[in-house]
Amino acid sequence: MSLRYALLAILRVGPLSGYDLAKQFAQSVGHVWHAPDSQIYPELRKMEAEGLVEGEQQARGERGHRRLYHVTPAGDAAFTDWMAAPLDYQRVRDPAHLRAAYLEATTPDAARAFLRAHRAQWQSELEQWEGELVRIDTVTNPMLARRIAVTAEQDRERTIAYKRFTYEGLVARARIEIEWAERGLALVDRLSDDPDAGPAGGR
Amino acid sequence: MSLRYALLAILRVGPLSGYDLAKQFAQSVGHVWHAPDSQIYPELRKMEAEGLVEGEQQARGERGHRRLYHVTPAGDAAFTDWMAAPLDYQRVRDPAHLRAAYLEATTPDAARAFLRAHRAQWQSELEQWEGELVRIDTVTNPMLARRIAVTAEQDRERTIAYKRFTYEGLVARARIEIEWAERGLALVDRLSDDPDAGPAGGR
DNA sequence: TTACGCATGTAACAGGTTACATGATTAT
DNA sequence: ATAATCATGTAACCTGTTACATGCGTAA
Repeated sequence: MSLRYALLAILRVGPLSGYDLAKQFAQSVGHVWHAPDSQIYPELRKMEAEGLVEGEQQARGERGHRRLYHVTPAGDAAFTDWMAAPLDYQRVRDPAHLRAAYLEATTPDAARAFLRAHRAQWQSELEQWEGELVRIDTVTNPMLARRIAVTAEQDRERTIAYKRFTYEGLVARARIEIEWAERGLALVDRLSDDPDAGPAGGR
Repeated sequence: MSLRYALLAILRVGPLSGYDLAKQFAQSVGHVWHAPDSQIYPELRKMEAEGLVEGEQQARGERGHRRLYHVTPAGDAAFTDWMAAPLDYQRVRDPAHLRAAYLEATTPDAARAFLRAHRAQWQSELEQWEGELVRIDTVTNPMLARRIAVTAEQDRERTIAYKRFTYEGLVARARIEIEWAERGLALVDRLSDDPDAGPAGGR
């Protein structure tokens, strides 16, 4: 149910076509809320049916066309209402920790492969998010730059500060996951260490 | 797609009825993978149809009955295959960080309410998980005790060590989320501080 | 003329949520 | 008798995933 608010957040900066929205989405809010094009286009149509956005059909060449969406007052109200409403937290469903709880049921090699993949997964997220932090500080993220351009002078600091805060949180979480995977790898080594093989053994 | 493996993990310890499984589930693996009864019963039936478990109908009083499930060799193989297979990571969809990225669009009070709720949410998870850590150390979690009872002496250390490792990871993550919310609260205070009101102002 | 980027989707399916439905057994 | 707990589900809905489908515009 958050997708529409993620879309509204971007459209509030200025009207966009579904295509452009999807592109902007992927390089801004998509870092915290992924959505494929096949979900964005229908959602925009649904939002239009509910009066949150308005689409304006535009010609593009002879036969081509595109639909430019902008937020209606109702859409703006829906967004600010959502911002002020309590967030509904989903129940935990964490496949990585589920598997971790039963690592004794597999081989040390499989356990290591799982933990290395976990580390790689979060390392890759970490790099994305650290990249975003740099782009926030330098205001080189195109979405943020557009947003700052339409933001009153005295609100720019807050806008940037909350973006930074958000990505700092993501970065901290990624680091924790990486550390956890590394402690797991050390644990596998320790537990699979053949007691007869001496302190350097294990593989 | 992880639900069935969570169910298998529990059933591998010993046969259970859907009802007992659901109860045991909630107080063990349910801490990392939530599932309501209404999902567990049909999943067990599906797993039975696919030959992963076998259900044995038992009488209970005159008219009552219950179905006792146990894992088949195929179910055991499916579980160990899953343990050795790469985990598929879902794309990020994080409502809390989504909202955090746009906190400038709401009032300081709403921002604080959101951050306090976030802290409370993770505080509550943290308490659950820290409680589990204690129950792991004292082997007072009933599921773990049952598992340990059917585990060979030399594998008990590993079984317990991986459970501990799992919950340590969850605890670390909860702490990070709480710290993040607290830094957010400090940030809201700083940003909503009226520059004319002096260092103690802000509300 | 060919490939790449613009532009918009549909369809089938999987997985999870919420609310509801039903009845038996056992303890007080 | 009544309430708690045992016991097992169904149905409707929402969200998200995956794969596929279609055609136009423009630059090399």
